[in-house]
Amino acid sequence: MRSSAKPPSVKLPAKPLRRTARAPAPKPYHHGDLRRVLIDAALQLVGEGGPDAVSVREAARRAGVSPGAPFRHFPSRDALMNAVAEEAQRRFRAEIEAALAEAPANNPANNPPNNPLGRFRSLGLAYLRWAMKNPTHFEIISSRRFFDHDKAAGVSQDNAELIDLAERTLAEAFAQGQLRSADLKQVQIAGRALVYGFARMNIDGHFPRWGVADAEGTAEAILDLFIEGIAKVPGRSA
Amino acid sequence: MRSSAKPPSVKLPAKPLRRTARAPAPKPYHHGDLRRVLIDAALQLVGEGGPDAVSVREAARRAGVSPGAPFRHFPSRDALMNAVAEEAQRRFRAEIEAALAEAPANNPANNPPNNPLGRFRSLGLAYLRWAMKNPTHFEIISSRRFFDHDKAAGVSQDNAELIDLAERTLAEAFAQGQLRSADLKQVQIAGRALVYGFARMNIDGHFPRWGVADAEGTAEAILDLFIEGIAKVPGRSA
DNA sequence: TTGTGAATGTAAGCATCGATTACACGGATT
DNA sequence: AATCCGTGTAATCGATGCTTACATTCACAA
Repeated sequence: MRSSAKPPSVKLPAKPLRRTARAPAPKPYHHGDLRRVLIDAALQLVGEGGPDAVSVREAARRAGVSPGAPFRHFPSRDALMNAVAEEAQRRFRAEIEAALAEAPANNPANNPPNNPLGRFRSLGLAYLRWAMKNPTHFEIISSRRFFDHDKAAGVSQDNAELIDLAERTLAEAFAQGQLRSADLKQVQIAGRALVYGFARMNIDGHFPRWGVADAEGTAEAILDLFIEGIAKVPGRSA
Repeated sequence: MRSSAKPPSVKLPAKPLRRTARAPAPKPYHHGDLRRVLIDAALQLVGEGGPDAVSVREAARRAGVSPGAPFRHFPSRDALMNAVAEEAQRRFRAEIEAALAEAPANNPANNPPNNPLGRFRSLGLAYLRWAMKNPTHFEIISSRRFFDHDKAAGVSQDNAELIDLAERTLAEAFAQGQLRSADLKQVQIAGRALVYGFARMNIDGHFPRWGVADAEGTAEAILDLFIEGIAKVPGRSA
């Protein structure tokens, strides 16, 4: 797995090759956008074998570049993983907000359409759906070990935005008298813990043989259980 | 950091050294109980720098043994980590059950002493306390990646016992009319997700600067929130 | 008691990895 | 056009997981 298709005599002191007819791109010395390509390669590696399967050398290999090149862009493997995690978190937030925007009104259980508690449910469901559809991406952004813990208190901006959104939605729900408890902070933490825990249990392998159907169905069920638990007038169902 | 205090000429064809007066144990060729010592060393390494900080060579070093020796007992690093995870899980279950046995009656919120729902709460609290007190141990047993996923469906026996305990307790609570929902499976999964999620969020660094007091207090608070949510007659508090 | 085989350790070596250093290239600024 | 500096290459280092060949010693049987 060492040298596959790279004849070691490509370096010519003069520059005689002029991109003659069929020469398939003379491989420019500078890559163009290596940093981006490295992050993408690393993300792909994460998707194939988890975060531990990411090696700087393999990323360089896939980018068609020498093993030392990545260190021009990332001072260490950890720095690369940091960038990878931030990119994944960016995509996560973008997709969550997109999912919320496109389906704001389909909250099957709660009473008026588009009410705060229903949106809270939708937020949790979008979170869970994304996490279960992108388990490896979710793994690197959930385990905070890949984030720089000196910068931004160890919590990325995109993550803080999502938490804010959840907090605001809960505040609205409380203002409309939908919540039983007045301690919004605790409700928010409990909700996060529930959703986060379910997602991680899936990823960590606590439900060995589940189809996506089981997972999605149970996700909705426990979400409803929780929402009913924090809502006022919790009876009505059964 | 290579050769520290081991003169390379210790092997004598004959055996002239007879354990004369001050020879501090002639370092027997066979270790005695290397397997156990390796697991302990690995556990210690996990406690120092997390699971990734465990290396077979370092464990061998701490056991005072050559770098290849561990492979007589574990065919691979993964096998060592597997044994480590099972040992940690064993201790986890033992301590949970001990904690439950010693304090069965102090359930502050629920009505009759030693009722099922109260015991369910105690179980969750013991779980959370242990996880927050032994974060690295909890990490290797929660992330199922260190368990052999061919054997026992990827779930260790000790873990299954704990789940059973939770399930039985919930069934008792339902039989006594303490639960609002009849779907015990979902209640159980939701409870597990909540507790698991909170523990992991702590470990994964989602609550950057918390004292143990904050963590324990919030743990109890969200536990109570959940219990009230699944209990019948949920009002009464505020 | 003695011999022998299996268990368990050592020594040496391979490939891979992260990381560093010296050097080569070439685009951008002047 | 000359130069500078960002970016890539080549070579190398130490550490790691793992394998192979050899050494030692324990346990059991004759």
